[in-house]
Amino acid sequence: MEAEHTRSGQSSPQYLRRMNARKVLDHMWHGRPATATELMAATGLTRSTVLALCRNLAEQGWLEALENAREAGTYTKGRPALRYAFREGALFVVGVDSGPHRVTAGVADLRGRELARVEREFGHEEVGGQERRSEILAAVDAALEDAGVPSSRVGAMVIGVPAPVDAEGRSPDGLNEFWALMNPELRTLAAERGWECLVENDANLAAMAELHRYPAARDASFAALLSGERFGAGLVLRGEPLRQPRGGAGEMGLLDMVEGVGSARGLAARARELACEAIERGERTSLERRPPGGPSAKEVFEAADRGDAVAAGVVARLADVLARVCVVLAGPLDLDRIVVSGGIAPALEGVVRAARERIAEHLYAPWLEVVVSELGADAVRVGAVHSAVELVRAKALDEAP
Amino acid sequence: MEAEHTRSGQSSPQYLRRMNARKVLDHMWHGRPATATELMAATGLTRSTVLALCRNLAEQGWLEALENAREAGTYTKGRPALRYAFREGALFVVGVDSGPHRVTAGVADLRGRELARVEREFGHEEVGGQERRSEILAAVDAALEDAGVPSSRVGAMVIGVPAPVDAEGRSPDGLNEFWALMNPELRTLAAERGWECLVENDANLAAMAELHRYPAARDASFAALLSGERFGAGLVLRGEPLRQPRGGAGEMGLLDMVEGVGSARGLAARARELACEAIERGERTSLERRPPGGPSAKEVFEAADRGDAVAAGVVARLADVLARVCVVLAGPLDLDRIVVSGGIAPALEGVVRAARERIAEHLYAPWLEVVVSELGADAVRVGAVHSAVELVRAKALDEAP
DNA sequence: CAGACTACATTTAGTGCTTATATTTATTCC
DNA sequence: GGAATAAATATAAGCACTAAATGTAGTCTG
Repeated sequence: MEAEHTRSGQSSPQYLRRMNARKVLDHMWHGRPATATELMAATGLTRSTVLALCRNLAEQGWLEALENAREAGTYTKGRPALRYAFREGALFVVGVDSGPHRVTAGVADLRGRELARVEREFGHEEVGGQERRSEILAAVDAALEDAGVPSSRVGAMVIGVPAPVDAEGRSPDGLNEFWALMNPELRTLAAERGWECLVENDANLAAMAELHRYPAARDASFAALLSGERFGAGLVLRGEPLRQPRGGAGEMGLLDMVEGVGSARGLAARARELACEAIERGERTSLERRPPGGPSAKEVFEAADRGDAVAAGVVARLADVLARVCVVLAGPLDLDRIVVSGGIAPALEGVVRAARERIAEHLYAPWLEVVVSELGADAVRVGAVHSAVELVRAKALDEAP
Repeated sequence: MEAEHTRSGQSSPQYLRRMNARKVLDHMWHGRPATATELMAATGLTRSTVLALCRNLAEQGWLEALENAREAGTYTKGRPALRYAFREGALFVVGVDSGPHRVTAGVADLRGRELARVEREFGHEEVGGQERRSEILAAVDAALEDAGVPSSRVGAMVIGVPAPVDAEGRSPDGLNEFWALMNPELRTLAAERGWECLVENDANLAAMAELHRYPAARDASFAALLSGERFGAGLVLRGEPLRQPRGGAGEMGLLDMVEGVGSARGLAARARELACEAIERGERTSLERRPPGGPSAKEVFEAADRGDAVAAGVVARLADVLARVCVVLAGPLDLDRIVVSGGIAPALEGVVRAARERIAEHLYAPWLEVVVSELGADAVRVGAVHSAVELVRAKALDEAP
């Protein structure tokens, strides 16, 4: 008599069932409502199997059976097919962009469609950890209220911060206290609500957002480059976001050593700096130094568009910097694309256009696309939402909504 | 009556069988001969299942049943267990390092243990494509003869070349004719013999070799840095070799733009250069300019060890370069380790030691290990052998040996 | 040296998933 | 209202696994 093993690792027939259920659910998650016949084609399973899986998934609450059997179909004859649809409202997710000066929270359904969004500006410098935490919670609560989603139906929350984040959700302190300030143990924030919660680097989330934006280029390699105050990159290699245990992937400290770049300061910061310097040198320009600290980055770019020579010089200089940053990223990783993202991205069209031409001076990579993200300031939050959806999806079959 | 789908994608019960067979085979591939009881613990399957799988695998020729049932076991009582062992000699593989000046071919068993090795020096510059191909074949044939392995029992061949190699095994021409010269359609080389053949970048293969050398750090991230004539890196991220479709991963062209580095020239080339310059400046040194083109890199390093001041200066300069290269690689990828590899690696111990200390000036990464590969000039060939083993393993269950 | 004991192999039954085939059902077209 | 159609349901059979009983090759004990 052998008691022996009874656990049946992950190789039992039940494992097959789970795999097939995942296939069906994945197909429904992104697709339209589907009949068994369509799912048979998509999954390679038989009708009996598909129908059984759908019935199960519907019982668990992931799918719902539609009544209007034939309406959407292209056929008119024969018995009307059952149609199942993904229940995008089975659960909801929260995505948060927690920046240095403001926090934005979005509530979305399981397809990543945003139902509500709330932004809170801090209004003053030096925001402490406790204040940051409560501001985030306030924004999240307001967004949930707006969306009419009760706390109990939130499946996951993801928070983006401008700092490296390790596998446990912590940011390194010691070296750079700014980082610890940006991430005051945020991973514990959702514990009291009972939500799954993930803290993630903002550039990585921007990359997630771009990854979902171009589902066609499913296994391309690209970087989402946040370029406002400091350069930071989120890397996606062959369709897989690169997430290192220490969270240091995409850190651009090496720019200190790159000729013509010299530091990781971002394009917005440099635009202000260069404009100020030009003004101090007394060069003739329409830019004024009136606002405290000189003109804003956006004003510089607008002046360049109007034909201001000094501003145009600044843009040219920034294009050179951006080109070099792109070379540093795309060269050793053989990237397909660099998406310039972040709050000032919409103003960077001119800089990016000029940078494209300068890249060839340093790197042979005619395939490389350098583009401005269409997401602008939304990138991080949208990425957070999609990350949260992924989180729910990863454990979808373990627990019914 | 429904004919419907009959193909049964990859979700049938048979798929489970394959998965479990792979589990068993993978365990045996690296491990010692094992009894069913051991395999039960390793795979989580029941005795019946394990024994059935082993019988199958033995029939196919991958495993062999050992007679001496109890000898190796730690028990003395009870019925002696069946023991199965991996048949490392079921097939053999060929790994080739095809360098600019010489070609080395190795023949190994399925565990990657080398049975024979043949090296052929070209003896003259400007080796054409046809000559290179026939030299490779000659080396391979000689190595097979040495090992006593007939051509029919070769499962796969992998060739390493100092050039980027795309997914189809081609190297880019046009820009850099050196690359096309190094890889004259080598992927077609094994076709006539009926072997599986893969052409791969040499640094990537060096990385494969290191990956197999430290099986403990199974999902670490590191770079194998070839640093002789030109810098080139093979990247392994979270245990996965990074292989881009265009083959450009690890290309170090960006070094042109890095302060204090300036080009992708490697350490050996720089050592010779710097030594020559010092001699020309008339500095007092034990180095002589007699050999045509000045002292070799190795001579410079030996002189530094002897206390020659000029040579020591060269070493310090090289350490600075190496430190910067390490920072460029390790910074944005958050690497755990950089393995300095290639033919001159054994002579670089001093340079690496000095470089370690300089890295901290540019990058906070106390976890980063920079080490000299223990493989030296063997790295590429060893990596090629292991890649070939992987190739065989990937399709192990599709065809019996 | 017989018999108990042990640790394994083998056999047999049973479960869960799948496919394959036959049958029924809902609907449209004539 | 009856054929035609396309789908759902029902039933049978196959396969891979587990579970438990049974058989077996040794060692150990008296």
